[in-house]
Order: sequence, then C-alpha cells, then structure tokens
Amino acid sequence: MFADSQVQLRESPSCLSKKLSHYRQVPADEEPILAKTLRQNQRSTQSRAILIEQGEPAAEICVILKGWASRQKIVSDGSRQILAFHLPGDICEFNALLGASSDTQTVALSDVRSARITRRALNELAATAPKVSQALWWEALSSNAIQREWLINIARRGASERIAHLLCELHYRLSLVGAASDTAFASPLTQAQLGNACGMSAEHTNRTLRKLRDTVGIGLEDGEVRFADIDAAHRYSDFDRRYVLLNGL
Amino acid sequence: MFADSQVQLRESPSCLSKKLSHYRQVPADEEPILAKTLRQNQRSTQSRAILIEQGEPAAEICVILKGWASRQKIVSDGSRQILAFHLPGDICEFNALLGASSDTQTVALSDVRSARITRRALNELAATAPKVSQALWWEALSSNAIQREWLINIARRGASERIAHLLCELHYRLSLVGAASDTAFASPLTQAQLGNACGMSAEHTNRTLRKLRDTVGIGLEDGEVRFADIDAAHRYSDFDRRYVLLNGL
DNA sequence: CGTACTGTTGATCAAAGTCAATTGAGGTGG
DNA sequence: CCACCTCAATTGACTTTGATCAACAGTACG
Repeated sequence: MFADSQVQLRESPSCLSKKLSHYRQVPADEEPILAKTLRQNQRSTQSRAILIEQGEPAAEICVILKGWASRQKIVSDGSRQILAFHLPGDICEFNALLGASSDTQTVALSDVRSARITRRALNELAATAPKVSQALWWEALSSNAIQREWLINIARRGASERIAHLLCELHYRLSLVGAASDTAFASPLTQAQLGNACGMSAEHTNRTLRKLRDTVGIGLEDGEVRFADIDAAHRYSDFDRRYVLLNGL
Repeated sequence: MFADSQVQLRESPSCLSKKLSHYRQVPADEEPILAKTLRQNQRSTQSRAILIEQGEPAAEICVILKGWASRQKIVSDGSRQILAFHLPGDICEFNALLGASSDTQTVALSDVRSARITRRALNELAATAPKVSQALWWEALSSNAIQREWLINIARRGASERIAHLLCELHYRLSLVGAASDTAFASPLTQAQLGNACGMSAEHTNRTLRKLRDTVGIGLEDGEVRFADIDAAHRYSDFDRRYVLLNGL
C-alpha cells in the first residue's frame, strides 16, 4: 500500500506524480522526466509570503511540493476571499499556460517548497512525456470541479455541514498524496482562514467547530484535524469524493 | 474594426469566433476552418431539455450558437444548484477534451442551437488552426475565472449587490458577442433561476429585484433586463469586468 | 514586558429562509 | 368559449441563521 521507505530515502515520488497516477497510469519511462523537470527550478517561500502576485502576466506554473498555499482575491473593501487551497502535489496558476495574467493572488499558508515550470519546459514535457502532460490537463479540470463544489458548499449548505464538507475534501485530497492518515491530517489553517474559505465570520467558525467536535466528532486542535468517524463525517456533510478526481457519476 | 458587412450577409461570424477575437487575433485563414467545424455537427434542443447529461463520459464539447443553457448539479436532497450560465459563443464541457465524464448536467434555458465538436475534430483544429485552438484554451481559463467570481459573489456580497453583479456580468458577456445593447439585454431567466444561481430563495430574489428596480434602476421585465445607468450598476455591484477576459490586473 | 495574533465567549441585530396564500398569464381539453 | 391546470411572480408573517460588536484569555515572539 505505501511506498517502500528505502526508496523514499533516495528519492520519493513527488506528490504531483502520486496525484497524476490517480488520473492516468504514468509510464515508468516518463516518471523520471517529470522528476527532473520538478528538480530544475525550485523555490522556498516563507509562510505568509506571496507565491504568485495578482496581475502579473505569469510565464510559469507553480507546483506545490511541500506545505499549503491559498489562492485569494482582494475585494474592493480591502478584505480577501479565499478561493482555493493548494496542497502538496497541486498546480497553481494554470493561467500561465497561455501567458494570461492572474486575476488572483497565491500566498503561502505555511513554509512552502515549490517547483516552477516555465512554458518552455512544459512544451518539452509535452513532447517527451505525453502522458504526464495530459495528466496535467486532467489536474486542471479537477481543480475546476473542486471550485464548483465550493460554490455548492457555500450556496447550499449550512455552516456546520459547510465546514465539515471542506474538511472532508481536504482530508481526501491529502490522502491522495499520502499526506493524511485514515482519520486525521495536519493542517496549518487558522479558524479564520477556514471560515473565510467557507464565506463565514471567524466567530461563527469558532462556534461551528465546537459544535462539530461535540456532535459529529470532527476536531481541529494543535494544527491537526481529527475525525472520530470518517464515514459519519462524510454522511453528515454530504461529501461525495467523486468530484475530486472526476470519477464518472 | 468590424467584419465586412458583405461577408456578414453571406455568413455572419459565429458568436464563438467573435468571442475568441477578444482573446487573440484570429487569422483570416483560420476563420473559415472554425466556421466549417461548427457547421459540421449541429443540434437543436428544446427549452428545458438536457444538453449534456451528468456522468456520461463525453466525447465532444458543445458550443452554444443560439440560446442560453445552465450548468447545474443535483444535490443529495434533490434540489439543484446552478453553477454557470452558458451564453451564445460559450463552450460547455471542457471535460470532454480529455474524455472525463461530467460531474454536472447542462440543460437548455431556452431553445438552443449548439454545435458539437468531437475530440477528433478538435485535434484536427489544433493542427490546421492553431490560433483558434489556443483561443479555446483561453476560453476555458476565462470560464474558470467567472466561476471563481461567482464564489466571491455568493460568499461576500449581500443579496442586492449579488443579483446586480450577476446581471452586470451577463450584460457584459452578451455584449462581447453582440447580443446586448448598451443598456439592456434579452434574458430567458426566471426569477427563481436567477436566485438559484446566486444561492438565494425565489421569494427573496423577488423582493431584491423590486429593490434593485427602485433604488439602482435595474429592471427585469418581459424577458428583458434593462439598466437605467450601467455605470451606476457597475459601481453599486462592485463589478470589474476584467476577470471575464483575464485582462491583466 | 509589551505587541500581535489566535481562539473564545456573550449579547444584539440584520439578513435571508420558510411557510402560506394569492394573483395572473398561458395552455389544454371538453 | 369556458373550466381547469400549471407555472411564475408576488406578498405577508414568522423564524432561523449567521454577522457584528465588544471583551478577554492564551501564546509566541521580539
């Protein structure tokens, strides 16, 4: 089930490649090409620092290798709305694929290690590793499906279900890249950030989390989210994982 | 600036080609290739009928030539959430580009004329009309930007601003394909659909529309949305058109 | 130590949902 | 032509949810 720890010591498969394998079987000969591309142009970013600025015509996409980031947009009153969380293995700024400028900002929620892939390198990848390249588009579609589900979450679910649903999603997405146990995951999120992503106030988020802990067994403490009963959590929040990987109906 | 009217009489440029020209200059020699592709596989769909079913692994994308459609997802309690409106010139179901099945349903809001483009035809297009093909990806990114803005709309704006913002967006998008005047556009939307898209109840939508008419001069009557003062409407709803075409910051 | 951020709690209030009914237009069958 | 049906729009009364305002406690950190 889990990767051989010996191998991990030498070079563990990146989170990105783990993720892509869920969409498409990535051929063994393409794997090292991806690994090399990711090694090429890495960067470390401190928590709270900006990974991708708003309005810049970007020339490279950004792959999160380690840590969390959030995509957000500044609204006219100065406040910000979180639009997406980027976890290890996620790709930020598909806009860069075409050289479009970003209408959003991406900031590090923890210390982040990222790999940048220029458009040139992407073209190379398309030529030498077609399956990987195709899987990247798959990843783009997946992130849109997630975006749509967030809309549903905010538009239709009450506060508790909403928070619970988001936590279930994060847990599932992290599990896809081996970053979650069956019943818990580490998270750098503050209550305020969690609430912001769900379109609710920090105070109400706090009360909602208490309620979730008491009644559904979902707890958030010391940077760890813990599910007493993951199936119950899924049922409670109406979480249907299929949208994440576009797994048919 | 505008296409030769002589040409328009013979075959007016499709809404799609009008839209694409906002992203990229489409070369004159690629224009007829796109037109031919769109002529190939057309379909008429009655209002309320399903254009694209949920869960089907789709092999073709769908271009709206005439009429409106809505993308929606059925929630577990049986109700539905509208995730996007597709206007003339819009492309539905980018998932089909990779053969992924759709996690959503697309239904006609009016009688719709659509063109289907199979994956095979898309590949041909990519070979013979590269600029057009690239513009299609641009269109995909644009529709994501719109999706994100909807999230912001629901998460952060009050009912009146929310409805007003959506109406401003629709007006602007229609104007891009020549389907709106400076101050009005025809719309097949019911109040309930409009409200659903904004995550609010039909009753509240009704009251909100009254208020908008009285205080901001935005009216919806007899299938026509009319703005007394479009700039005032933009200011009121905090509408910044740039996200629609990804026009830098 | 002060400063800043995060989490916590209580009181109050406004926004929007829900329930219930009514109106009016359009369409259909008798 | 009229009775009947359905759907969209409308209105009022009531209830619920969650935002806002205002403190305050715990912790990390310079």
